[in-house]
Amino acid sequence: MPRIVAQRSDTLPALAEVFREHGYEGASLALLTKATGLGKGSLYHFFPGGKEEMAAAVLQHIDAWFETNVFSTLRRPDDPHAAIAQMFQAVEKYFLSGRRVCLVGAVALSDSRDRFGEAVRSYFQAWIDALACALMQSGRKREDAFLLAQHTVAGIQGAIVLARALDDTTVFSRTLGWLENQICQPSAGRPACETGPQTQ
Amino acid sequence: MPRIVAQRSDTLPALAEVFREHGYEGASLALLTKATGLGKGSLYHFFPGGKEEMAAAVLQHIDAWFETNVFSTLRRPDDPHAAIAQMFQAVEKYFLSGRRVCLVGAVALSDSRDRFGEAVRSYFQAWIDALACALMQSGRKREDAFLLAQHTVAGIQGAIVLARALDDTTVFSRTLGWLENQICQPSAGRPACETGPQTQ
DNA sequence: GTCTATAGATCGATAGAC
DNA sequence: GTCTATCGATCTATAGAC
Repeated sequence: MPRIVAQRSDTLPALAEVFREHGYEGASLALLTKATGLGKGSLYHFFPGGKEEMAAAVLQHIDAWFETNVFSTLRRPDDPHAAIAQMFQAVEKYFLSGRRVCLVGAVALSDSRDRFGEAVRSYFQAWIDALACALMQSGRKREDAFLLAQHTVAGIQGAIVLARALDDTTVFSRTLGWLENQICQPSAGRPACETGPQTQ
Repeated sequence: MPRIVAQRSDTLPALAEVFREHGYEGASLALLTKATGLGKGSLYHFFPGGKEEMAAAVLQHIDAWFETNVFSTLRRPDDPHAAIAQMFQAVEKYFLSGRRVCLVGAVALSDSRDRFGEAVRSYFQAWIDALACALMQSGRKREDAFLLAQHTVAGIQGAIVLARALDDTTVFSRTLGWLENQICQPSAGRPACETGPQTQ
């Protein structure tokens, strides 16, 4: 295995894969050194804060990827319908049809959530805001847009859980198709599901 | 703290809380003994298989709770609409409006999924099957019922992720309300979202 | 910068007294 | 059946050679 590690950012994809596969707690330094091909000393040179700094850098790296490849497109006014379709395509690819975990979502479920609380919160908030922006551009009312965006992002996260639980990638694709179909339904006919809540 | 631990099953609620809060890897024996009020020796007396047997017992305990309190009601032909409403109420309560994690879902996202693969799979499959059963009783076609059930269970899991990520319990209640509203919409008007998929 | 060696703490699991 | 004491393994992190 070639070692083309000249700077800190070169290690991030490998580190990210380890955190995704084993979670924050399960990602031992043994696994992290193996994945990067670097010794502990080298890793600590790049990340003086140790594992926590590695995970924080990985989360930021992921956030930046989504900002560039998904969120910014959603916020662009051009063609909201196309932007949403592109989001679903990007998500399908990125999460490998549900085989690949969403690290941010996994952290949210774990007890390391508090450690990375702000990074986790802002990632999902940015996603919801960007999607709501596209939905408003496509003619939805502000409140409806935010509710639908929240529901859609939740649905994507749930699709990953379910696809992994059932070990069935078609569950992921099917749920994404469902969500996209819901979003693209013109709000004509039904008022986008009334207002919604009051569960209790 | 009183120690009313006469049998193995008495420890399960405390063990479950630790696994939920810290995940499988993060649940150390120190935490497990502290939560149960038992020494390591006592815990190993009840669970000779160690931590893995504890987690397996907890997963089965959770599955049994849902079978009794949710799934069986959904499968009963009485009043499907009421059974579904009862499911959403039970879920809202059980997951403490999203503050409490779904251990089975968290395991599905972690690398311990393979260790408990069958327990995880059967839990979600039973949930989907039971919900689909109620939906068919309420007049949905078989295929539509299963798709809607799958989508709803995924939505609930995603709602937990999002509620914890945003640290906002209203997100959970709102998404559950949305899902319930969708389910209760008579399939009249729109054909329950066509067929769905073909994302790619 | 990158490595090896190792410290110091904690891990899961076991043994044996009572 | 429950406890304390302790095992060997593994963990994160650091030190020092090169």
